[in-house]
Amino acid sequence: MSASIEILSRFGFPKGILEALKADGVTELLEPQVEAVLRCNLLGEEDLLVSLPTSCGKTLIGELAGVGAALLGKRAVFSVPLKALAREKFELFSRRYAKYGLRIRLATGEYSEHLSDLERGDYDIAVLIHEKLKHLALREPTFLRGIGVAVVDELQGVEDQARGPDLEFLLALLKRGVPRVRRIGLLGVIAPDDPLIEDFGGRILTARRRPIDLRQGIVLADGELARTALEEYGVQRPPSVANIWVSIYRSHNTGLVEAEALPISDPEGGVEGDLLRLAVGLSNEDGSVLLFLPTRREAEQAARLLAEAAPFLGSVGQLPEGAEDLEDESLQFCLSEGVAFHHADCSPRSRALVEEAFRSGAVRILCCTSTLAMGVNLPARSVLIHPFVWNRSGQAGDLSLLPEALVRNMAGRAGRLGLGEAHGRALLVARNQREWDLYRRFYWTDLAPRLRPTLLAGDLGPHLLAGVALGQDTSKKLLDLLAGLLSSKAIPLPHLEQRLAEGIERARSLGLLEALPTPDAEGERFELSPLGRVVALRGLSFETARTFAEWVQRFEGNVPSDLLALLVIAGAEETQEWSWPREIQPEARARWVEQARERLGWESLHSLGGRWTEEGSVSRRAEDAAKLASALHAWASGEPVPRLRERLGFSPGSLHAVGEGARWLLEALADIWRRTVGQPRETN
DNA sequence: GAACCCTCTTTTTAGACAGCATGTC
DNA sequence: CTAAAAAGAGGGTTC
Repeated sequence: MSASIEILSRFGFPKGILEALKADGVTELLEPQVEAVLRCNLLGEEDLLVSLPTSCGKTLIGELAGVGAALLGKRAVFSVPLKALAREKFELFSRRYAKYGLRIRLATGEYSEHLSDLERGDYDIAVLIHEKLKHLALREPTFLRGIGVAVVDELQGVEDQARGPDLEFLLALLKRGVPRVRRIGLLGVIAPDDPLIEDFGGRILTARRRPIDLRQGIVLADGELARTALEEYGVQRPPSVANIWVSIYRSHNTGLVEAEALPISDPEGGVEGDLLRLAVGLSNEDGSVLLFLPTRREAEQAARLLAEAAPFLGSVGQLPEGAEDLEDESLQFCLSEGVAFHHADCSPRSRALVEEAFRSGAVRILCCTSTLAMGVNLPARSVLIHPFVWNRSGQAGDLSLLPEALVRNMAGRAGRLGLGEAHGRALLVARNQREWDLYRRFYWTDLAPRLRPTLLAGDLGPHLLAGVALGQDTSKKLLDLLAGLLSSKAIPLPHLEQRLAEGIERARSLGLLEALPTPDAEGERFELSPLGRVVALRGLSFETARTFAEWVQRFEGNVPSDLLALLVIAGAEETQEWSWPREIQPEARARWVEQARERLGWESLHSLGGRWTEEGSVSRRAEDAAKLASALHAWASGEPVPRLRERLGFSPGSLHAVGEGARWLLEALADIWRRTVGQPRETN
């Protein structure tokens, strides 16, 4: 049962703020939102887990909890996983609440103007990235003390192999805040017995129903297949007219399986390909279409094909505002025909423009990659998904269908609130029996699986040191911290104790941690060494810290060449997870090593240790490192991005990502240099 | 000799977070 | 549960 937002005035929300919400079109609270306010004590003290399907208004629940707390004079932080999301929330909050006197602040890796405000506690609502929040808490433990409520968005991120551990650590850290930091966790539907619920003290607000139903359909692009499938499900065939395909769908809200006819464009219409014809058909009939394609190239190409067939689409041929001076002519052409593409290689400006044009309806078909699966608010009437696979470049045999969770995120974009739509559609197109079987099995899952947190599956080391940095400086306190982790729930205590003991032992042997000579009742107390502090604050792996420190020692204060420093960081364990175009052919790989040898001499390479032992036989990792270092060096020396792409195969997106990662490692290296040798060293 | 077509082989393939230095009688 | 499409290379045919 929905209700007017006026009920919020009973909970201390002043008129001005309700007006601001109304001005944004928020006049009603949806059922789960009402429940949050009336039954879940949204402005109370206890942790609360909000587990709802997309489009149920989770975000507003978090927002109300934060704003409500801020109005009571407590500080609220919002933690989100993406910079674009943080920016969007910050702008929204500023627009709605700044004029009411709330101090809204933003801090991400690239935006640090409000950092000193945050450190001084000069804020009411702060929007942060998970990792940033963790770092602030680590660097200055008093930061946590000032926080009343922490709204942590997209908690399913704990499953992510690369970034999950930090999020998991953040959750455990907030739980141990003194005085208590109230945690509001937001995520999609989870299993009824998920350990996360226990972690939040059993206080969960959950619902299965979406305000706008979602039809999760599998389109059968083959007559014979459609016939047998309809028979199998005992569903009546929709009335047959020309140019339709049959979709067998499951209704999210009712769970029923039914069939519907979907319009596809005429084959004469100038658009080929199953997905494209369906996209055109749906957009003509029905409104906006979001088309998820596996690669950037396919997304761009699909958009161009659609734009070329635009007369058939019935577009108006008008460029959206602000698109006149776009540098990307291809995108400009598409936009003028009511079509667009969107992926990581698009400039931030193009992306923002395309997103706005899609929201406003100026773009009716948006061809994109998985960038749009998560993040900014961008609903569509229909979502078409090509649930295909790619493998991480250079590694064969790493194939899979798109993960179910990702497809669920994509599908969740379907169905727009407030436009009188009865339902949204998320569609996969099956062209044969195999795909039909596969898609059903993978994506028509009934129950959400339990989350699989990843912290304890990986390297515990940096997190132990982070614990010490937080003041959990005895074995007992560390064990408590560990036992509070999500991924500890399934692990027996003795096993945890053993992991802890091993971790401490390793940290001590590497000189990251020292035991103080004054043990207290809780046993040994630990202290971080300067190197250990770098590891804790930057989340560096022990192995990398050791390599960096040894290498710094070897130079005894003589500043090495840039290329050599880049080779050091390119060889770090952390780069293994980065995605960039590695060489496949052994000869090509060897060429990079040869090039590095020519420029630096074998003596220097040998100083890199381990993987560079013998001339003429270096490991594959070292060969990769040679290419990566060379690319980074060329980039830092100002070689233009298009040329790098042509010469080395780096797309702008991967170059940017690799560059960011390298900067992070270089700074860690410089930090180690400063703390151990003491001489400042410039980085580029 | 250029243009075109066909076939077989090779290559390529999504996204994106994190820092702030120091030391005191 | 393990792909598919595009680009490139090579060869043959037509004009």
